[in-house]
Amino acid sequence: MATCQCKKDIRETRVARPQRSEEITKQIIDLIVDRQLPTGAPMPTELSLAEDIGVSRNSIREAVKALQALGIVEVRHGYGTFVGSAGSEALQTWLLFRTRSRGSTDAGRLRDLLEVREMIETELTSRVARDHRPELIGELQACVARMRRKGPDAAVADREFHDLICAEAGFDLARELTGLFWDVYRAAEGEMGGPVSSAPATAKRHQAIVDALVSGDAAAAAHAVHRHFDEVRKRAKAGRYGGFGEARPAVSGSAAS
Amino acid sequence: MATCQCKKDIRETRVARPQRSEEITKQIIDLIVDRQLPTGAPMPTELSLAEDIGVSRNSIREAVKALQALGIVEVRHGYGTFVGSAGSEALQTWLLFRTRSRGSTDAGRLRDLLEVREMIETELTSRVARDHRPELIGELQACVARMRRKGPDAAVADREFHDLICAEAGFDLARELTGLFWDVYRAAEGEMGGPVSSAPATAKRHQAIVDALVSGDAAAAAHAVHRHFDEVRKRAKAGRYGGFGEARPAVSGSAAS
DNA sequence: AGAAGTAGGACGTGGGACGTCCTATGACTT
DNA sequence: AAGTCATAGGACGTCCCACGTCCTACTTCT
Repeated sequence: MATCQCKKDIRETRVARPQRSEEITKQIIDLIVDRQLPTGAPMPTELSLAEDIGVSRNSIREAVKALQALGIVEVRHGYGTFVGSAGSEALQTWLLFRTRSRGSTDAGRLRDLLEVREMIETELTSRVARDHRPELIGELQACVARMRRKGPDAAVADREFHDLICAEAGFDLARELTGLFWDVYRAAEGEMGGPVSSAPATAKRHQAIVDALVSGDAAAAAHAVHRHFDEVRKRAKAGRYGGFGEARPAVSGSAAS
Repeated sequence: MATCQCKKDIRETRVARPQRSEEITKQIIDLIVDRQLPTGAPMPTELSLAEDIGVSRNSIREAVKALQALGIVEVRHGYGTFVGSAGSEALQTWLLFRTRSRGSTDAGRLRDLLEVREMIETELTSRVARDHRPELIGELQACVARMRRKGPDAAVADREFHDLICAEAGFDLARELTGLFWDVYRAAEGEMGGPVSSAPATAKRHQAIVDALVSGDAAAAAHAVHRHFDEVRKRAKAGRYGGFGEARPAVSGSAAS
């Protein structure tokens, strides 16, 4: 029916105390860590866990559900529960919700997402500019070429482009996070009805990044990335969802002398 | 008893198919989004949800548990379920697990954490250097002064220092992420038995950042942050847990010409 | 030996019961 | 009349048990 018939309000009093369920969750994690179970290793049965920990299967299941939501365990119906990889996919739900629930106004919901991506990718690209495999350039060029052709593949190429650079730097966490941000941005943008990108402009910005990488100039690379994000911001601003918040003017010439 | 008595292996075949439970989770999220329930708003009763969605309370509870793990809802025993803030605290479990389970070897488990923090804070500090409240400097100086005195408060001051800068930039997500990384790094470091920081050196590095902010030089600020992280890395390397992976030499002079 | 059938294990879902915790209401006291 | 205390009801927490579904591994048949 209605949300709630009682007089409850948004009062934030009395934070939730540590629950029994949380304790179970912790015990399960400790079990994984103590036994050094690698990703993919089979976990004890729900019934075993229930007996070992001394709670009902129901409680175990709820704890497992929480762990599953974080990607810490992976459950396969009829087969068993396994140690998960805790990959960034688990955070998609979290970040997507956060993105579309925060900021009651339409303005600037995606800004934060884009900013963090820009910060990470700027630094990452600078580092890659200093040191990378020679083959990387060719791979990036191929992506840019695909971007020039309109269609759904252009977006895929865009993602691959950024992922290639992030992967090159060798920091898994950074790579996964930028991928996550890309996916969530795309999802939120689509939901709010953002504008389609113009293929030529997008390809041009990416080409500039490749050129900077070829030259090996870290500052130029950072500059190119900033300009790429300026482009994205401009696109977003023109979208149906009212533009960004303009908390601070976007800086494009940061690392360029 | 043992982890599992059957012959299961690490086989990664057959990814888990979409579950009914996941569907329920999605419906609950949609309910929040559709009704535009703000953070802190009361959710329908578990029983109501069960009737509305047409499943048992058990299933609802499991879905809620998953949402709770992500901070999307907050449950208060005996009172009700409320819309959560999806704050970064929810990710602590995830990131901590990820940090201590990845990389079977001792070397370089914390590296990724530190690198991402460095990337975000470098960019953030650069921006703050260009534009910030005058009062910020005094607040930062106070933190540095507290850092000079040994004791548990030094660590608190350290965290506050970084949080002040991140908050100044105005990007909530970036701020929360760096805070999260700081907390997880600290927790993981403590667990592995890292070395204690030397108060004078730490304060000195932070002072350098403040000086750069005062001068308003973005490049100098970035440089100071890089040097600060070089210091942290050096400290970590000397710790009991075997040092980092050295995937790529740390770059300290990136934005400095 | 290879393929189909089968038994058992493990997770998924449902329903009910009872305990615990919290709040709001009303009675009582001052 | 105002404040305090007791109480009733609502809502979440935990548990038990049953049955369905899914998957694997073993057995059996060809």
